[in-house]
Amino acid sequence: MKPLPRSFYQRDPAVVAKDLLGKVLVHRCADGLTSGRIVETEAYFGKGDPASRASKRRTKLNELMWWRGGHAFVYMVHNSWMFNVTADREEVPGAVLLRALEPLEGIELMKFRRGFEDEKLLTSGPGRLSKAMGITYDHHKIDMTKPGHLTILAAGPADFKTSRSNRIGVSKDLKRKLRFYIEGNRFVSR
DNA sequence: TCCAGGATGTTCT
DNA sequence: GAACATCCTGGAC
Repeated sequence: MKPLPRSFYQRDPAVVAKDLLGKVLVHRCADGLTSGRIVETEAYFGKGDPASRASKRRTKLNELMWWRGGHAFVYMVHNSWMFNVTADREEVPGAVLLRALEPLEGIELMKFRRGFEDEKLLTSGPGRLSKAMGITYDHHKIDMTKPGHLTILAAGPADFKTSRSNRIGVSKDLKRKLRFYIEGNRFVSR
């Protein structure tokens, strides 16, 4: 399996969010290797999207939203790291939030990092999956299209049904349904 | 140096 | 399903 190419990410965030379902997030570090199948995502846009970091003016904090697709965008909220991948072309703000994974490899390491034994609770939430995968602000700005410590790999054919809903936890959402998840998967956060 | 913000998690009922 | 604990970052001053 190879890392997803730049062209995959340089599309509309909603399309990228939908197509990321079923792909495999891999993180290699000194502690070991962890990986998981992506089962839940959300798309964020720029201007006109009140829930997006990029709806306000460009700052050091949110500038990744304007970068070309394929970079890791990490943000701290309520004591939890949010892991996003930038989408769309350079100067067009967009990102996809990873909300839930199905653990594949390094499950023992995930349990250790989370302090939990229950597999369902390891990665079913944006803050939870970051902690289980060992993702922190250190990974901010990483180019995920290059082979390295943190990448997303293409996977086999999509043998699942995709469903969508409104985004979760945002104070002001758009009318569009921008949350995508694999229907019936037990690791989806809600 | 201070302070508000914020796309959550956990626990309790 | 609701309450509340928790904390890093950057912008404001």
